[in-house]
Amino acid sequence: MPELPEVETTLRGIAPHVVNAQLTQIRIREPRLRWPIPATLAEKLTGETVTGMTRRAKYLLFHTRAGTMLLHLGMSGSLSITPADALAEKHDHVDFVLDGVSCLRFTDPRRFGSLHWCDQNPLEHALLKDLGPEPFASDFSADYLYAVSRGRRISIKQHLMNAHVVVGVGNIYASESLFRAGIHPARPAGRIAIARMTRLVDEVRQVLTEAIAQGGTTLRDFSVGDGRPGYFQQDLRVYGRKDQPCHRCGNPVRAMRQGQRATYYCPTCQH
DNA sequence: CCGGACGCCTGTCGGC
DNA sequence: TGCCGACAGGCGTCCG
Repeated sequence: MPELPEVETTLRGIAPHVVNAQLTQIRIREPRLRWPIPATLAEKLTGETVTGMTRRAKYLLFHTRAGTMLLHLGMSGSLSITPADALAEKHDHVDFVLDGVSCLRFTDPRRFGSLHWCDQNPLEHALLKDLGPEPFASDFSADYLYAVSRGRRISIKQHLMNAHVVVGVGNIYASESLFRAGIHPARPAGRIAIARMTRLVDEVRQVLTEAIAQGGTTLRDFSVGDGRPGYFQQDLRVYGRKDQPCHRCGNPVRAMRQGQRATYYCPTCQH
């Protein structure tokens, strides 16, 4: 489900409720996620106070004195704040009771999400240590993207979605940024000139910035935690718009599949 | 090393 | 109405 804007929106919605709260109880109803929840997670976290919350790629990091919990929302995961005694519904897999009164609740129908524990520096965790740059960091530059694309025959869309290249860009925002940059999604990454990479880096940042400002994209049931949906779906230019007119040229938007994922593009405006 | 396919899950939707 | 396949915002792993 969530790409960087949705994870960032979740962070901003959840952090005010969680930071400085003590985790007085952890309830794990279903440990079988993408990876099993570590058996020691509850004992490590119980009694700890969350000192801060950050994001790296699509992971949320919950910092405590004892260590850091990593949380990934997968395709269908979401977080919400509820009363501590709220009845759990189907797919409400984990509760973190906050100061005994409220509750951070992890819900995930497809169970592609995951929870991890790090005693040491979380950035050294196996899942984080080899990730590419954050899209808003200065090391995600046109020169960098150009350099890591040389000799690569993979399509630029799949290249952009590779977290070893740049993190946070998933299926929606890859299509959207390539449309904005006027680059055909099937173009080999190694056959894009530096000037077009400059444009692409700009458009990736622009579309992510706009999406964050809108609270992310709500296609099905994504919400921030307080139940509010995101509104960026109103601003999508190609994603999900198969056969509808391109906003720039009026010709129908096309859909195709790349690496088992849907891609949307305008064959007139993108080359 | 690279690129492509697979599998992990459940829910929903469209076509017959 | 019911069934069945396709598809869904991710990503690690395996294979050639």
